[in-house]
Amino acid sequence: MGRSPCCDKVGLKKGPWTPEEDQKLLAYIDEHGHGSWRALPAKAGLQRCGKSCRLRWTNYLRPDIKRGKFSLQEEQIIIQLHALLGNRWSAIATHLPKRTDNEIKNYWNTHLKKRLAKMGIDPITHKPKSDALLSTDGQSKHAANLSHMAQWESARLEAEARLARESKLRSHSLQHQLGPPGFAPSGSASTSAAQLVNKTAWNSTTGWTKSSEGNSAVLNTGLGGAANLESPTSTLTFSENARPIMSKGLGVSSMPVIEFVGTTSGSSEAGIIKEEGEQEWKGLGSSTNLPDYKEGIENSLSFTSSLHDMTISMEGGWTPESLRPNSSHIDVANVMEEGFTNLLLNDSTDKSLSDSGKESDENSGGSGDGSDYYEDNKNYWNSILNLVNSSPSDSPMF
DNA sequence: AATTAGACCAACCGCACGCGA
DNA sequence: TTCGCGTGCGGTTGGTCTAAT
Repeated sequence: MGRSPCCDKVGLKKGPWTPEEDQKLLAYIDEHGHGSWRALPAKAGLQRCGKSCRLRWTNYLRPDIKRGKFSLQEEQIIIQLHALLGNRWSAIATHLPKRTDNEIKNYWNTHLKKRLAKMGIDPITHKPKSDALLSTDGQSKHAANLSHMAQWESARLEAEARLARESKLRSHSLQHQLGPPGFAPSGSASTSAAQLVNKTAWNSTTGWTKSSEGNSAVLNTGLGGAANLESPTSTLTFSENARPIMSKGLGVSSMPVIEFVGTTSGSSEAGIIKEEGEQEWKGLGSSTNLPDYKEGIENSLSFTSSLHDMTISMEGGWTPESLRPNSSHIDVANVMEEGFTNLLLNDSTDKSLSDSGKESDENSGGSGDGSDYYEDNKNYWNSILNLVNSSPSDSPMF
């Protein structure tokens, strides 16, 4: 099955778009929607291929795009999600309202990757580079667990992103029936998402529920949700003790289940991973920036909690207001104290180096037994999992 | 002021995948 | 089941801008 060219390239314009071309594309989509991208250029009177039009629209002309400098919170989200998903820019973009995957990708490559590298953190693995020197026994098991988690969540996120995109397309089509493009009517996205979910056999209950006690939240994702185990289910539970229990399976009972048990407070509560990972982070004290990294991770954890709460509170559909630049999703995030990202913004490696030792002692109580680094690691992944579970379907993007 | 190097980012390229005939 | 089409995605390129020399 060969790949057909997206269009006849003879006579078609390439390179930067002119304002006139932008205007034509905008006017056409405003009036007709994009429909088939391949057919669009001819109808719109553009000497471009459909692919080029689609890129121009999705990366630049779309009305719900926020341009300009990335906020600290956005940087933080990118870093955390990249730790989990890798270069899955579209999946990452579903968690960053109004940002395109291309923009995020560019920002990562030109800014964040360099900063992490400068801090001595491998931008690919998100681990201190000195980690590579550690023994591989327990670490490989732990890494394998995390890798499984990441892969599974990645797949889930992809599916959700796909559904969300389709949902957006559907709601966009709906808008052309109901009114001008740009903002989705409140609740329309979730409605169409549910339709799609049904269509693709995904359970439409995907999303957060919050216990009446208010101190725990459960995300049921997948086919059937928690109450219906006839199909694949992902359940993440966060309690007051921030003790996530994530079980994953692909079937009723015969499928393998990976359980992740951890805690963010008190090293006395040993989880499965802790036993294996107890020694993993030993010796990392030599890594100059880790204490700062730890501090940031802890802050990020509180941030993701805020994000999570905010996500819950905004269940029930998005309004045009929620799509505006000063909408609450950013305001809430801005409440977060500077921390993790601050450290990334710190250009002075020397400062981090000199500060890190002191903070390390303060934060760890001088134990220096390496368990702190285990906690760091765990907190880091917990925070990422928290972040991931602010479901894309709840994102203002959709 | 001129030149060079690096940073930034819009846009392109080609592969992968889903869907329908 | 196969094939072609349409589209999404991630990697890469190349033009422009800016800072350094």
